[in-house]
Amino acid sequence: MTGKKNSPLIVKWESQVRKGMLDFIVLLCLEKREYYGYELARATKTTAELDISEGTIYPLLNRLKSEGLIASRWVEMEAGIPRKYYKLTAKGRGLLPEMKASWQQLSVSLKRLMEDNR
Amino acid sequence: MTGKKNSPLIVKWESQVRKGMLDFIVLLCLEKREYYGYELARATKTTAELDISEGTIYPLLNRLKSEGLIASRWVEMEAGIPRKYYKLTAKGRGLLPEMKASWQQLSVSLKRLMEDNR
DNA sequence: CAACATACCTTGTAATGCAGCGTATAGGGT
DNA sequence: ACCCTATACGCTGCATTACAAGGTATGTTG
Repeated sequence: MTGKKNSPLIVKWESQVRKGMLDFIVLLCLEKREYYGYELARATKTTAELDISEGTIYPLLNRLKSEGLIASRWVEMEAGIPRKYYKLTAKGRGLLPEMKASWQQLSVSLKRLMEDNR
Repeated sequence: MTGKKNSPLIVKWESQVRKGMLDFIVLLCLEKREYYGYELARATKTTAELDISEGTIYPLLNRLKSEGLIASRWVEMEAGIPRKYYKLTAKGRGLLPEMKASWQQLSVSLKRLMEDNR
């Protein structure tokens, strides 16, 4: 209930910006600790700005797994449905610094562009 | 000639991150002054980090135009091929603050995510 | 006229976010 | 017994987009 009414163009644009970004967000989350899919979707929904829906998160996790960046393991619960926990592989952990550097460079470039127009 | 050999995964990722971002970059450029297509492609190639190729820029400009964010006019040159100059419309100029705010929010969220894992 | 730079543009491919589904388990309400 | 909700997994199809590759036309230089 933000009450904020964003223009449809912005909504469409934000959706596009998220492409690729979500990889980064998920890997950053997993850098800290293990998560299971539904938990990730919920966590990013709470953080609001980085909202990742379920229809997005599961294909995404599968892709990251097939790329060898993350690994999964089933965990039986005493009550309820088993959870599939994901964690970073060595490869995934090695990729993160590159992504961080790339992001920082883009961030700086855009900041400069915005400030030039001040 | 960077001499830097980025992993293919990073290259693919960066290409995805650019999705939608390029709209923002072009609009930011046009906020300052008029550009023509080829000039934009060259300018961003010089700045290197924000490189937009010709195959990308022309469809992109057409899309922004059809969305009413930019307008174009032909300019005959005394010598050489006529140029199609683009500039922001009122609508485009009105959208930019929203995009800037959205970008800033994303930027802050990601920064926090990265620092949490420090 | 060949080669190159300028300047416009299109087509096809690959990749991805996400709405909208579907499945199954557990619990609460009526 | 029945429905509804929450949890937790997943998939399919659509729309969108970056970019390589190619095309067209004009002007300059050798």
